[in-house]
Amino acid sequence: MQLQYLRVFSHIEAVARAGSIRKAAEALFITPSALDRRVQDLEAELGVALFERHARGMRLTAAGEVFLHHVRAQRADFERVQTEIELLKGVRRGAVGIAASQALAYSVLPEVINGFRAANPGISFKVHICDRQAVVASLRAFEADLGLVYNVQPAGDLTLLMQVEQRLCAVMADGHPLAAQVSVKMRDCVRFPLALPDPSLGGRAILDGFFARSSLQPNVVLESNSFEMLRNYVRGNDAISFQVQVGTPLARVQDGVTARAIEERAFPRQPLTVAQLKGRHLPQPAVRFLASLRDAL
Amino acid sequence: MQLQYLRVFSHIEAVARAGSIRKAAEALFITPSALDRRVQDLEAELGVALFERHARGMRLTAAGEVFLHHVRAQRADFERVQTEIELLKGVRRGAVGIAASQALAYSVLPEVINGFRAANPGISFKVHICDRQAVVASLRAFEADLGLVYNVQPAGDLTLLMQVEQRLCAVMADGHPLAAQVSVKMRDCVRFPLALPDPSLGGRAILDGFFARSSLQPNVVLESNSFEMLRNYVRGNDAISFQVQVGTPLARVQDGVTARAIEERAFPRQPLTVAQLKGRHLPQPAVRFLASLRDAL
DNA sequence: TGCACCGTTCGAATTTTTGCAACACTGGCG
DNA sequence: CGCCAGTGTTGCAAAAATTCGAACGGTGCA
Repeated sequence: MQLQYLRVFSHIEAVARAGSIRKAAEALFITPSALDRRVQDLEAELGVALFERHARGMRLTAAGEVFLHHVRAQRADFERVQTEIELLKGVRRGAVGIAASQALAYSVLPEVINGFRAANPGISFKVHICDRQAVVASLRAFEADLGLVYNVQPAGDLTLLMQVEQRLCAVMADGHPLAAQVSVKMRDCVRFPLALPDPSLGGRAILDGFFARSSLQPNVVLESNSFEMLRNYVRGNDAISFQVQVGTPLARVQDGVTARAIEERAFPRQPLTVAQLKGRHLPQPAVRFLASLRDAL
Repeated sequence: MQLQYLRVFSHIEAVARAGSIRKAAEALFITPSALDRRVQDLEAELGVALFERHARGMRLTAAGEVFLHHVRAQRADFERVQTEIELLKGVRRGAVGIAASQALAYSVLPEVINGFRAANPGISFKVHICDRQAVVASLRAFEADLGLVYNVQPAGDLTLLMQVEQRLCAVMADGHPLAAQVSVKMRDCVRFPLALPDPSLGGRAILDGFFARSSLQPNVVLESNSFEMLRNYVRGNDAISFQVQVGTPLARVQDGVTARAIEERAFPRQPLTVAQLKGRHLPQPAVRFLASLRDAL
């Protein structure tokens, strides 16, 4: 849904994204001339050039960046108001936008969302799984209400809503020799080939911290930026992978893969952080979901 | 300055204020029918009735209140973005909106603003002097950026930025017998007629607190809701008035009136509070002025 | 009951926005 | 060097939207 009166703002955003009036016009199903006039009118009303006219297209000026950010903030707030109004009508509808690290796609998010939707059937979710930088970028672009991320670098425009200490667990095939134990030691794990998350993923920093302090020699046979890839890999052999353990039953077997707690307690900790863009008013559904999340973790 | 594309929002506000389409239309220099369509179109786009149609006019529905608040917040934020952009152009312009209690109109605000404008000539001010409730109302309606008020009742939608403990001082004519002393005692003051601020003003609560605990019998000859009234009254006779002392030189004589510190230290304290609406992004000039205020108090 | 005031509707007039074609310009490439 | 594909921009006509003026239907008050 889009307010008639806010078309121009979308137009600006489209031009910024497309990088040229002609491409943006095509995406908006209008002619370049009409779009050009909208841009010029707005620039005249603001008294600033929003774009640098380049021979190959248009790039945002500093003022344009500021204004675009305002436009996005305004739209996000308008959508919040809309769900607020829906709530007034008695309809419990609305959507929660979430940007999260991959580790959460496995069990945490699906399960918490499931539980939440059982109690609030009208609320829908938009979950964007991506790396750390993209999570922050999603928050900044108002595409996501909540960001769930490891290893957060404290940025000035973020508000940390919640932090949960996380521990790693070892992931292995169901019939793996170590699966007979309730919990495993790293010393035992390194006797098997290891399939590790790559540095773009959350758990890797913990492992690096551990191996740096220990004398164990890991035999890394696979690195990947996909937890799913790692899980599916260890199913077929005796390799061991690692994953952040987030409030999920450890012993559960799923698709032939199981997880075991790691005994070492001196592991470097790395908190899972839930964050929002500073100064934003979260839509009501997002606030409620945050409470659900807090209960679950 | 007003964005063309936000006309409708102003229209809604006008209708809400005027209480009827016809009056609002008159104020906006358009016909009732045009305005009516704008309202109806917007209601259709939102899917909610913003107004209750009454035989004597229109009143906001709950949804209308919510939406109107959003509109005002949006406009305030847009104005902030505008000054942000002006700043980018190198122009240091902008306005700070202040709502404050009367006690501050005498010396604090004029002087702090004067000092601030010496350093920032481009910044203009809108100072609205009013009572406590109106200060909070101004903040809620986005008419003021900063509210300066005594005796603040902690409302949930306000953020307290700064609190300064205030003391009372005695105000009297320049040639008053007590003016010979550097500081005065309340015991001496009550030997003279008293001109007191009335309960709508900040200092009164402090005085009431004192007299309730003490055995002194005040001889109240004048109560007023205007500090200026009180000051001008004591100039012509031997009455004594009281005023909050806010970082101003005590001994200064102005228009035949002077002030003296009060010796009693057990006076109930009452903090001057600087507040903003919770969740707002203050415009840059307001932030800088707040720093000035902090230095001065 | 009558009157004053309200919001609302209709079709025409007006204003604004859009489309189309052409123009002027820049950067890359043969 | 000149061509060419790409850009933003402008003039004028067409289309769409907003606005106007006048009349209609309803409600509260004297």
